[in-house]
Amino acid sequence: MTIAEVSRKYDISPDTLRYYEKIGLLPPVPRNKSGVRDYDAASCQWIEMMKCMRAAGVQIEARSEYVALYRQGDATLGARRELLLEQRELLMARMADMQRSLDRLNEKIALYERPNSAACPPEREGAGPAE
Amino acid sequence: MTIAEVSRKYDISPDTLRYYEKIGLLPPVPRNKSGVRDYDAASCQWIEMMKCMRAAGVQIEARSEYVALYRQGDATLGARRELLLEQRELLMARMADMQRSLDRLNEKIALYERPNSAACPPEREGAGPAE
DNA sequence: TCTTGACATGGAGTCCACTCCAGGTGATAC
DNA sequence: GTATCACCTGGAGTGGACTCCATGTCAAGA
Repeated sequence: MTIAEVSRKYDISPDTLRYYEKIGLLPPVPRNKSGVRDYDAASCQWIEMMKCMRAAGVQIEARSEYVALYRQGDATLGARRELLLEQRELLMARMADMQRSLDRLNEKIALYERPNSAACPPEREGAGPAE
Repeated sequence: MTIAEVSRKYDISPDTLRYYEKIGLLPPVPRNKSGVRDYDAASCQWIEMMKCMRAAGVQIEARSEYVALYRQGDATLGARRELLLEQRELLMARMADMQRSLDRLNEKIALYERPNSAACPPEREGAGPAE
C-alpha cells in the first residue's frame, strides 16, 4: 500500500506516518526500487498498535521504546511485558480520573437542568449550590 | 490562602496558577493591599473545576470560554449548559477509545503471559498471533 | 537598617507532537 | 520530451500548555 492509501485507511496524515517512522515509532517500512514506501501487513499492524497506544495516551517515548525493544528480539520479551503492564496502570489511572470528571460534569449539568439554578461555581463566597 | 498553600493543596505550581488567571481560566483572584493573591473559597472551587476539566481532557480554550460565559451572568446559562453537554460527549468518546485501547492492551499482555509466544506485532508478514 | 523570603510582573524559553515547506526524483499521461 | 503527480528528504515552523527567568516590591525578623 502507498502512503496515501494507508493515510486514508487509518486517518493519519502522510507527514505523521513519515514522522513516526523517522523517530522509530514504526520499524522501517519496505520500499520499492524507487525508494517509495510500500506498506505491508506488518507495517499496518504496527500503525494500528501505535494508534491504539496513542488513544490510550501513551507518550511517544514509551511507544518508541516498545518498538526498539521489539526489534532487539526475544531477549526483551520481559521488558516489553513490563512496559505494557506499566502503561496499563497509567491508562487505568487516567480512566479513573476521567470517570471522576464525568461524574462531576454530570452533577454540574444536572444543576443546569433545574430552572433558576445559580449553576456553580459561585461568583464569590457562599451563593450557588454546594459542590 | 496564599498561592503557595493553594499550590500544595491542589498540586498545581504557582506559575501555573498565575498563568491560568492571566489567560482567564480563573476569574481574578482577590488580592490583599500589597497586591498579593489571597485565594478565597470561590477561587478554590474554580481551581477544582479547572483541574476536573483538565483531567477530562477539556482544552484550555473551552475552559476559558466557560469561565467567560459564567462571568457574563445568567444570560449565558443556556450556552454554558450547551458547552458542558458538548464536552461530555467528547469525554465519553475519549473514554470509549481508551476502553478499546485497554482491551487491546490486555490481549497483548495475555500473549506475553504465554511462554514462547511470539508477541505481536510480527516482524514482517505472517508470523505472530493474528490481531 | 539591612537582609531574607515570599510574592509580583512581563516576557522568553521549553517540550511534545505534529505540520508545513523547499527542493528534488521517478513514473505515467499527453 | 515535457508536464503532471505522487512521492522523497531534511529542516524549519506551529500550537498547546506550561515553565523559567530577570527584575522589582513588601513585610517581618536580626
